[in-house]
Amino acid sequence: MTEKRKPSGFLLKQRAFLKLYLITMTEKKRLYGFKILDELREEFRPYGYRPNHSELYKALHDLIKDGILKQIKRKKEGAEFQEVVYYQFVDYEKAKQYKRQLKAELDRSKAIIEKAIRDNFA
Amino acid sequence: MTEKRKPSGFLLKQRAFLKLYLITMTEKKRLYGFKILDELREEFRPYGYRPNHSELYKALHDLIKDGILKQIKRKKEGAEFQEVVYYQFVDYEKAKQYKRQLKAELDRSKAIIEKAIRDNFA
DNA sequence: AGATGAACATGATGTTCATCA
DNA sequence: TGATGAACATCATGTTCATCT
Repeated sequence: MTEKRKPSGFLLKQRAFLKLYLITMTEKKRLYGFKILDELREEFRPYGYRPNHSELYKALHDLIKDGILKQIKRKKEGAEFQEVVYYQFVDYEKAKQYKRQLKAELDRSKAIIEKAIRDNFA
Repeated sequence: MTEKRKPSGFLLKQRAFLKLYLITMTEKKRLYGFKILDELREEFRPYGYRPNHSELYKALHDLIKDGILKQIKRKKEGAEFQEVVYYQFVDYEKAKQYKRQLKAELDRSKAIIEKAIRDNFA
């Protein structure tokens, strides 16, 4: 019981991919969940990738549990008066470390895919 | 009920990846499941990817259900007398069509990963 | 031990429901 | 309607068990 199973090491998971973007987006500008989702969907539309809202919030909550981000509830910027949830770093070193880790994962995944293209479509 | 859910369109799945390799390996030489698994593990060891046996067999069975491959039980080549399961094409056109489809998936996945590298590690 | 396969268990992800402004 | 979140459902994948040589 509670044997943790080990992944086979195929491509990186969507969750991790989203967490990476969330960190980078938090570095760049103040955004809240729904807006981030919008941007990502827009950006990845040409790639046929459309993340769903739940997965994004789970990624966000993961980062909080990881001790990397924290929430800040604020009135939405602009004319409206709705509260939304912004994020900022709790531990930026940890964030950078996570990014480094993800860089390795991305490189690894890329290498696997390129190998597959070579092997199967030489 | 039986609402089929649609994937978000993130990276290609391991199952499809293995099916692609199985087709290509069947084109190249006569092999049986366990041997294929061995080869793949060997090839992907440097990439940290180690497929497990069940997933490989499921991929094989999928290709049979798809009408692309069929099984041929034979004595193992060499000095031994154990029966193993070799594969050959039932419908090679279909196989090539599947490969074309997977090529598109690989290209798409590669593009997503490259974009992520650009966006997060500029 | 090598080989194939199914059953089972868990992890990853998608859909739906609830709530609030 | 936009926004957040949890509950729920299902799919993808990994581990174990059964069987045979």
